Amino acid sequence: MATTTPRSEGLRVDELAAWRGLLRAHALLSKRLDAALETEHGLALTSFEVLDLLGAEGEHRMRMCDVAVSVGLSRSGLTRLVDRLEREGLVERVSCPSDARGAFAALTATGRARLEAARPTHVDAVRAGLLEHVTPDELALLASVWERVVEAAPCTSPRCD
Amino acid sequence: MATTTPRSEGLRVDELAAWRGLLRAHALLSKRLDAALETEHGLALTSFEVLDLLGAEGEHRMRMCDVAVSVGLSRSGLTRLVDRLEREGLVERVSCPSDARGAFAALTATGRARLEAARPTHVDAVRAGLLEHVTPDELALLASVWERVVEAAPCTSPRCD
DNA sequence: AAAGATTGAAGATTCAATCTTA
DNA sequence: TAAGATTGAATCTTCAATCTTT
Repeated sequence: MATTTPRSEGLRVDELAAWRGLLRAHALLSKRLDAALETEHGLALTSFEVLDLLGAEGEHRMRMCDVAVSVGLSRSGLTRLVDRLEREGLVERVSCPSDARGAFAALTATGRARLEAARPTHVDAVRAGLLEHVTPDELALLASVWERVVEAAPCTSPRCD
Repeated sequence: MATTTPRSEGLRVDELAAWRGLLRAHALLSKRLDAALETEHGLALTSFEVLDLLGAEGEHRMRMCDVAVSVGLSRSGLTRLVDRLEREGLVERVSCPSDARGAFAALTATGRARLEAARPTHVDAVRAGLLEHVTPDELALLASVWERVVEAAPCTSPRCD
């Protein structure tokens, strides 16, 4: 019997291309961006993301727990990352007035300067790696797909198990 | 002056949504798939990918160097991963007749069985996490985008520096 | 008892250096 | 000299256990 929809390992080849492509493209782009930020500004991609996140907040600070979820690290993973960033003087811990268990990660002036210095590298790499290769329609579609995928996901953060 | 194209950190919000969505969706999907393979079959996602890659080869074996590139690991990273897989009896190293420097990673019978047992978990997770959320058109478009993105990338493998 | 955060121990990955063969 | 593969040291991340506060 003829196979009308060619399959490989239970997924059709076009399904496989969409999935494997996602893995490969992500690996490629994040490694390139990480390397560029590291060599040009001494920042790992995850570090940049934390600084960027804090920089976007009104008070330039955010609860540790929320940062962890936003950047996709475990609580302990974020503790260690903030340790490193604090050692470099880019971030500092501030105790939380309303809940003594909690702590804020707050961007320092040095951290803000480093963030701003690194932004162009970040923007250029994202443009060169992804944005330049997609049409406006495709761009909108990508965003829409991600929204559905992330929305549909059961929350995996430490908060909601 | 009015901002017609709202921006955040130099990228427009729609550009940012496409990029950040890629990061988030990848993190989400790969973590879920990894966890499912790990709990149900004792396989990390990377291990599954190596087994799957070998299983697709004619002789069920492939040069270490090529495996490393295909799964996006460094040479040393793959050396260690194959160490672990070999310890579990899923893969074995076979010396290369035509080039004594080289080695093959070869799927064992046990490895093949484990791979086949794990396939449904893999397929289900990819379907539930990604494929079910996209239309056929979008699926094709995703594959096309990945192709362009990966094609445009300067080769980052250990082979071509 | 539950939540936010940290710590110790262990795993996975990489870089630089090394070994063997081409 | 260069390429394939491995090793040692270091880094990043997580899990489980712990401490403090709610």
